[in-house]
Amino acid sequence: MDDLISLILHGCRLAKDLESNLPNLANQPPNLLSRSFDDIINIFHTAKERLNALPPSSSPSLSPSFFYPAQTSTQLSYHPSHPHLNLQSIDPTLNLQEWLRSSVTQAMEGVIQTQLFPDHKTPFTIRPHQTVADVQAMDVSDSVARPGSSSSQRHRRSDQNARTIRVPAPRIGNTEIPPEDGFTWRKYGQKEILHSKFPRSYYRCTHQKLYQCPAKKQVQRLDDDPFTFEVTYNGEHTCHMSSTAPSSAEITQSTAMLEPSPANLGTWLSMDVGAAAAGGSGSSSTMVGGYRSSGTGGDVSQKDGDQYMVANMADAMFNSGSSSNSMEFLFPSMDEKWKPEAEEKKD
DNA sequence: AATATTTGACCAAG
DNA sequence: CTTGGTCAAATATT
Repeated sequence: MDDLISLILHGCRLAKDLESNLPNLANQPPNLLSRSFDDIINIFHTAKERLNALPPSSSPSLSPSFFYPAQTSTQLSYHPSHPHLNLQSIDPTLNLQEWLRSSVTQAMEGVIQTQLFPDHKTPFTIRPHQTVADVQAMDVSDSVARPGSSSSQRHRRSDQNARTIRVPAPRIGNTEIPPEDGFTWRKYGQKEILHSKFPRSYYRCTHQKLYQCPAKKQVQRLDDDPFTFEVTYNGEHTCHMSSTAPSSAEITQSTAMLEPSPANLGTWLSMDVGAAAAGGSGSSSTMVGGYRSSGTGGDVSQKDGDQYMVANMADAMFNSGSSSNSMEFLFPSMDEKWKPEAEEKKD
């Protein structure tokens, strides 16, 4: 089982290598590039087959415990060196979907954001940095409801409905930019937190007004690992359900050709891959999944979801990503501006 | 002009 | 009282 993980991670690493070698590869014959793709695809393909080969009974165990064997981080040292897949920075209580979402998202973001659009701003109509994670089907619903809490409850501490994930920040580019997760957020506050070196930022959904979307999140860098953000989500997005759906829907569409996968991924992930575990926050429904970009099969049963997920992730990642035309605009501008970002500290 | 962020004040919970 | 979450005015960005 361990080698399966290793395999997957190895694939990821190759992808990462590819990412960093992109500039060089640009000057190389295209077949070199495609060879690289082959390698990666191969690995994921193998992983897929292994997954499929697993006895059905072991499928359920594919959940968190599968990826987080124990609290002992020793077992997690597959490829600790991988910048984007820093396992050690992963909260062991996270479930598979969240891990995948953050890792894959970040990986993709790394590629796209830093290689394609170093400036966080794109001359194209697509906006990858917004779509990569595109779907954030995480449940995070207020099962407890906050009905007409109109009055007294302006803020409550420690929300039990909150879900916290950790997502690695790209080392290149602006590390200050909080991880993009497909939704549009508006910052409404920032606060120094007592024992943290870094301030905590508070965001609410941009469409709060229009759609009464209650979703919120707070982002904070970890003390010991500034390259990791801790993101706590609160409240469920309702803004996607409107017929005039704002944000990520259309973005997803326009980006479909670039990476149909993360969108699909999200769809599957939303199906509660590891429902039972991770504190099983009950109502996971958010169904942002309506925004499947292209019809990669459409529905997958929950159980199979586990298995297809990886495979499809790989599939979509490299099938679409490697498609000829996308390489076109890969290299035009490629300055990597570092911004080490001085840390501030409070006494 | 509209929209987003910054930042100190405000307020509830502990 | 302290702390953290939010508000809202001022400011910045688009």
